[in-house]
Amino acid sequence: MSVRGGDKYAAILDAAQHVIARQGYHNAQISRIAAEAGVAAGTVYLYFQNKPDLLVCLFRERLNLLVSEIKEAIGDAVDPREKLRRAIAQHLRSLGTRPELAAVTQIEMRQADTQVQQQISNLMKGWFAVIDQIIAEGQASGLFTREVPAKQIRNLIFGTLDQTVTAWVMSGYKFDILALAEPTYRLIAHGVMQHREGGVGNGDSGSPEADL
Amino acid sequence: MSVRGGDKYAAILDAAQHVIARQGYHNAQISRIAAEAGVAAGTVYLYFQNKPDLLVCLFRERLNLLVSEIKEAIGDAVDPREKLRRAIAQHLRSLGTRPELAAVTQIEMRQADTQVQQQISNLMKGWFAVIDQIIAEGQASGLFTREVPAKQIRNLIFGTLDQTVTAWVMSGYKFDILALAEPTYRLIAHGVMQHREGGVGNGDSGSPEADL
Amino acid sequence: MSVRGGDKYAAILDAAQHVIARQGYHNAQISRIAAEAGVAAGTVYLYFQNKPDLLVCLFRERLNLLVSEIKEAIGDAVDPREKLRRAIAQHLRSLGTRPELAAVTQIEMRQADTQVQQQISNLMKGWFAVIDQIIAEGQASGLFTREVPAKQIRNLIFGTLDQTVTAWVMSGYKFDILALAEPTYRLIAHGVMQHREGGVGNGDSGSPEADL
Amino acid sequence: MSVRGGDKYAAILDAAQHVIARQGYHNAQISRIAAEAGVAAGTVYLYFQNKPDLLVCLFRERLNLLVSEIKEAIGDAVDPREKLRRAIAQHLRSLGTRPELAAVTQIEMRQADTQVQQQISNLMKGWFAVIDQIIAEGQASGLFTREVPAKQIRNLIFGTLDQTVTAWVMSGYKFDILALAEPTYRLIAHGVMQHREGGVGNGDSGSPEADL
DNA sequence: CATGAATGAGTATTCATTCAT
DNA sequence: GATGAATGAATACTCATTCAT
Repeated sequence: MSVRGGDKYAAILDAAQHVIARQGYHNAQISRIAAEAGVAAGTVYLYFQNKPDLLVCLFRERLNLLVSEIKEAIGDAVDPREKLRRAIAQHLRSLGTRPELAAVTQIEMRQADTQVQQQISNLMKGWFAVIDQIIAEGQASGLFTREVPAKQIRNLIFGTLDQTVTAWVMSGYKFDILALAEPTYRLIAHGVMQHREGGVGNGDSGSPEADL
Repeated sequence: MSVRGGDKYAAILDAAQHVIARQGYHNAQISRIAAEAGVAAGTVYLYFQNKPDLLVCLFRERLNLLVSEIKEAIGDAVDPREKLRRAIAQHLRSLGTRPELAAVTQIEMRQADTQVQQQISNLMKGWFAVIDQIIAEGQASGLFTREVPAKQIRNLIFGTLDQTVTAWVMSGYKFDILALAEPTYRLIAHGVMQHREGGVGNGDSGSPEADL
Repeated sequence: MSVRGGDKYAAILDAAQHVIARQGYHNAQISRIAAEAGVAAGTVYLYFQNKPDLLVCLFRERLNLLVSEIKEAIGDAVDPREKLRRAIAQHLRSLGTRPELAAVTQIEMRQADTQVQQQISNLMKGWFAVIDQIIAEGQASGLFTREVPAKQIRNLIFGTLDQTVTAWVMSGYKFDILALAEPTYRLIAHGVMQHREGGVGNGDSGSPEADL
Repeated sequence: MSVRGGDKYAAILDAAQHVIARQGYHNAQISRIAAEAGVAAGTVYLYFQNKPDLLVCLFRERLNLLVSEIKEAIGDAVDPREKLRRAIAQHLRSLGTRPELAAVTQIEMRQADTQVQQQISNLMKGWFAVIDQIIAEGQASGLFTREVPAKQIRNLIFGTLDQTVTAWVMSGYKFDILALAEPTYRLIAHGVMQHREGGVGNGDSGSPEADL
């Protein structure tokens, strides 16, 4: 089970995403997912232990994609501020260009029971590790504040991104989420308050570019 | 019928919170809630239309409590920075001193179906209105940045608080969430970046106190 | 209980008929009947033992009305043929001028459980007694056939009338049931076959008048 | 597993008839029917949409049987009088030799709700069509009276048969319903009145044989 | 007599999972 | 490996009836 070799494995996961997005989490029956994947209901159990396992596997696959895309986006950036900025932009891009996936991760899968939530929570550590690494570098280099625990910085970054994507999905994709990348970075980087470092002498306004 | 009038209304809501917190959302049967409240199962339907209605009412009552506590905490504060700081602190306090309620709102009730989620989502507008008012005042007075849409500022504030409380619940209440009030305010107010206005020479340290 | 004195007794029966006619038998709740009668639900149990008793009492009252109207219609008729003819006409008139009552007796009350049906069946004996008396007189006088058991003649008469009223109700009262009195009498009296009493000599066409 | 050679559809219908006849309509639970059929409760829903559907299917199957038996009994008869006589006899025979079925169709299934009644009512048209055809032929050939609307003749025939079978069931099958075939035919054919075609001389006419 | 809040028994239906083929 | 027919556990909700006031 859970042998990822066959193409049916991916087919079932794709079908699960489609069905969940269309029918909603509570109406996503195994039989419908199997039909959408073009296999018999029993076949699903040759690839996954049970329904929760299928859901967790789906989340893992998609999160791995997200994390790898973010890592690729960070690429050879060195400055932790630039890394953060690219991570934020890529998070919004990876989900903002996949509305169906966003609906599944932000809305539908949150209806899973506590047991699945726990496993999803564990999987999130892969994404958290990327953020935590950036934070650690930022704090080590003195660029990021050390007055606040790194974990809380992570809560700020992840919480903001998560809420942004959720709001986008619940709005019916009515606003341009990609355009929020820069403003969101600036908010996370410099906060809500008006940035008046202008007193330093250069007219630099605290825009993220000024950081780099 | 004394809808909302009698003490049974409150007793059932309290029982629902207890049962959901203990047994989990999907195992919170009406019969168990009724037993916990000391009434017959049928009595629940004298006070609530059906199970979803009971859950929505529970959320509404608790959210109203949260919002009123936050408004009271804001009290006579005038400076939007102080208002924001108090709102953040009270949000963490209201949930941080009620672990059972936090578990219900952050974890269990998110498993409700889309119909309930939609109603919960509407109720959240009451809490958003408080934040939005503070943001509007802050931007009007020039204290809050105008470079970012107000809605995105709201996403930052709410997303951060929501993620903070969720992380606290999922950690098993292992850290002191009340102690995060000030750091969280500072992060939201000034961002992740190192605040080096201190180099100017005045003791201004970028701490929130300095804002006021 | 079942003290017929008060006007509430009749009020509850009237309400029961209205509610059953409007909502259907299975939706005729005691609480609704009580509300319609302007009394509390508990009050119903001061006048009736239970719901089946209420239904049986309703049927009894209405059947008594029907039987007394038929007896009155028969009046001082002597010829059993005329009695039969008047009985048929009055049965159709009594129900045909009370569509709501017809709907209740022909359609809704038949959905009652077997126990109630048994009691209703017993009450029907009052109506059967009238028919049986006419049949007995008819057979005694040699006017009615003796080749067929009296009970089967009763089944013919009652079955035909019952089916006629039922068909009328189910059609939505779309035809003139009162106009069927004479044709129905002729059918019952002379049967389906073409009546060729012409052999008697007079051209009388076998209309019921010819019998008398 | 496979009961009755794997024909679970028929097994469930038979079980439904047994259970309804024994326990009464309102106590005929799906679980009991399934147990009687030797299948799991869920299996019923592989063959029927829901409980009302099961009941309607049961009625349809049995009515189809009745109608086909009547058509077969009519066979190659040409004279509409003979057709009518055979139809009457077969109706009484088909139900009179199946007391359990008669109890279900005459008593128990009439307790079904309006929705089911409506569908049953539609199915009855199959049986009515057979009668109506005979009536049409009889009137066309001048053998049946044209003074009465064909529909009312149908009400006479069906109402009499229905009431006869119902009375038989409610009597506890205490009389010989098969023996009523000829008398019932005579009643329907010639009516209640003494048949005085005796003008011919012998008074023993009026038997249905005389018609043919 | 009258009230009406409270009671609690009773059941159709879904769907994840299995296993004989 | 695939199939899909069969399984059976699990639960919200109604409403006739009661009884304290």
